[in-house]
Amino acid sequence: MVRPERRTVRDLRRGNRAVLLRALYFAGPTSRHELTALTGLSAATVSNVTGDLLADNIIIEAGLVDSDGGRPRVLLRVNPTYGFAVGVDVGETHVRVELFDLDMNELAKSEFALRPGAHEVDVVVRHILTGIEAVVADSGVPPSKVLGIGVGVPGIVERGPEAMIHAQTFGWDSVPLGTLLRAGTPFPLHIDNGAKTMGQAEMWFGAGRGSRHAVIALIGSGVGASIIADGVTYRGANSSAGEWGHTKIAIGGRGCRCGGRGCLEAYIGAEAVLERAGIDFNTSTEQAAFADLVASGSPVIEETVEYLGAGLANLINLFNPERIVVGGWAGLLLGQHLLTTIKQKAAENCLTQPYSTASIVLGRLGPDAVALGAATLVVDEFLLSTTSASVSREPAVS
Amino acid sequence: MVRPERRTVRDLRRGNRAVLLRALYFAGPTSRHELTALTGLSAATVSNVTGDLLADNIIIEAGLVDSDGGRPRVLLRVNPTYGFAVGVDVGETHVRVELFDLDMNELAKSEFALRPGAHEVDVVVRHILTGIEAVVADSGVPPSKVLGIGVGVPGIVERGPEAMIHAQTFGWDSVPLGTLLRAGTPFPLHIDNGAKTMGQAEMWFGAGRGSRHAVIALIGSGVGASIIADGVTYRGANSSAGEWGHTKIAIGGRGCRCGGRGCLEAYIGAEAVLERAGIDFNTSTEQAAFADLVASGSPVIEETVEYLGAGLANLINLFNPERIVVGGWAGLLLGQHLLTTIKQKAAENCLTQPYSTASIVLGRLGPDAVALGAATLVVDEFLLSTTSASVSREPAVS
DNA sequence: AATACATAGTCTATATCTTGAAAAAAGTCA
DNA sequence: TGACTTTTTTCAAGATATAGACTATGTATT
Repeated sequence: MVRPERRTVRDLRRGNRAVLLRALYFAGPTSRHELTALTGLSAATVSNVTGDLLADNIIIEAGLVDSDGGRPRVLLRVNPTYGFAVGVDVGETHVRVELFDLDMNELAKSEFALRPGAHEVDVVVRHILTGIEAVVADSGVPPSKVLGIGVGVPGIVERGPEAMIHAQTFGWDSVPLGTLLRAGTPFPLHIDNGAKTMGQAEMWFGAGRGSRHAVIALIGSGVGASIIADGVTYRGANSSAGEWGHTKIAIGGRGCRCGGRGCLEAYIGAEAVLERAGIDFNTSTEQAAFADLVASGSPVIEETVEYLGAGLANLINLFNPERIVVGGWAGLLLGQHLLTTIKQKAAENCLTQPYSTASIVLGRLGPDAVALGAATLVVDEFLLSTTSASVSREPAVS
Repeated sequence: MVRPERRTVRDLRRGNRAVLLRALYFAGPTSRHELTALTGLSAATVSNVTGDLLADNIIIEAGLVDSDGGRPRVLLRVNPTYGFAVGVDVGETHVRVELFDLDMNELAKSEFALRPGAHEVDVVVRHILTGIEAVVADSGVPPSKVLGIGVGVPGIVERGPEAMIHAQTFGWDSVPLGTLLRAGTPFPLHIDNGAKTMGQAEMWFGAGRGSRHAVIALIGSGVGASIIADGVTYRGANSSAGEWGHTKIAIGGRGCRCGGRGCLEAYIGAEAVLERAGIDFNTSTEQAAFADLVASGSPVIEETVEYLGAGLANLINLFNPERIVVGGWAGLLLGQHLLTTIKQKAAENCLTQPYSTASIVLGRLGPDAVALGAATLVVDEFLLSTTSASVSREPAVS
């Protein structure tokens, strides 16, 4: 009930430092003057804090800009090579590892194919660990500058050092991925559900930018969602919030991969849609088969859009977002052909007021969004707490 | 993206003051010593801040307690008569106005019946305003000590001074209740959806106590929900979040009062259940008829429980709460007879992991919960910002 | 009764912090 | 060169939390 946040005068500086750094990160090259407006801090404080950050080499100067007949403004920006973040995407068909600088430029990449249906824990762990070593070596980044590793995985990820994972459709039941990975890598770890990391990527760099309340719907073979409440990924009590795919849209309806009946995923997940249409496929032909089906205008697709619209309407009614981002490869295929119809079906199934204030848009990031989003977990942590670095500052020489 | 919270040293004090006051409010009579543990503040700061609060008469001493052979502890508590809050419940059949002290003792009450289906705006507004005057007069509380008025109403309440209300089932479409009430009363106003105010009452004083992530389901003639995320009522972008009753549980299913089809409310709302069972009733006999039906073990009730279980499962999958509180008169009737079955149906329709960490319990507050919760809106605001009162403090005499 | 001990609460000195105002820096313009 | 403009830094003032010393107020023991 009580939430003690900032207590001492020093926490004040820590907080203001974080606020300023975050503003600088998202606003790009910016002058101290503009930062006063962006952060609400006084010019004096901005000067103090930026001074600290410059001394720590966390931010750097980035050129000058003329002012109308006065002293030119010095632009500041986050030092993109102050540190680096690794993002890992554990998917149904692959393990993908990428290394980014703080500007989220991809500096190295390593990918491993998974045999369909074969997601043995030790294989995946080995791929992740060798991938990390590979991208660090390939990029030439000194290990001391790697801020951490972000990992996006299917299923429910419990918070805590163990990072216990429950992923029925993936064949993982109570896998302590955090413990397993920590044994093989010295870097700080951040593990989260893949739909949530993709959601954060869309919020930071994609279709979600600028909104504080959003839902990112991830529709692929399976179905997930990431809920952004007041700018922050909503996790719930045990970090399993957002399991949209297994909400019931029909009592006693179609069977689902999760073992239940009537799940939304059983109607709009690509795998289920292809099954409903009676189309044979395997993992490698799934996307092409689905694309053909969508283009064909089959009645199965009509029905799928009806269910998708209702599913989105439920999200709008429950979460009242400003924006819904439809993502995932299947979601993008459906959206590219049928966004108008999807919106119409959503409107039919939604209360007027919340529907009218929500916009439904398509995701803008490609297939690397999960890994990118995983890396943003590391950056997010970095932006929050860069204070440890400045602990051993020496008194200024006068 | 940037959330500047505390900036200056003064904000620090304001924040710590609020933290301490809130701790004191919810922990009840407590010594300064215990408050250091509860708030994380140092003994010196607790002493300072409590000194301020005592001087402002916001808190008072409440007796002594022996310590094991040392100086006895002085117990402190919030001064229950420092201020008073009015709660208003606008329901389908009545307008209820109650006045509470800060301990939430009811000091006065005023109630007006509404003719079934007759919710003319001006009538309701007049009832509210005369009710406020009546409870203030009856209680003998000086108007200067009334901290504000909380109002719980059906439908969607937009934030902002107008407090525009959209309540299709109530016959209100874009009613600026805030503007209308402000013209007739000088007190600060807080207007919110009734399901949300009831939810806050259950969180503060009822079955929700102690949980940070919870959903309070309100099942009466209609169906609503209040979502508590991280201890705070989740409102979404435009404060309409939590419209659980109109989420779709069946594509193209039964017609609903909202004009849509397949809404959950059309299956578990008391009005809809009675209709499905083919029972004639009017507003005054509804509750009795529903109670009889529940007791009869009719197949309609079996079906209702099935839908209710699925609806709760959807909430658990999406929000991952620690606790679900089933409230509202119809919800309580169903729960009292059939809680085990409801839980079982929820389990069948929910992912294992989130279900296993969520407990489903019955609401513990009576019919006054909406008004009580509305009054807590006022108290909540009071606990956050009592600083204005202490602006004109004089320097202490030495 | 005097003394020792224990616990609660307050006071003081100190190190920080943010800020407004003044000063300095770094340009343009005439 | 000097007036002017705009950005950034410096400085003094005011406010805060904290550690640790100190005071207050009991019980237990001698």
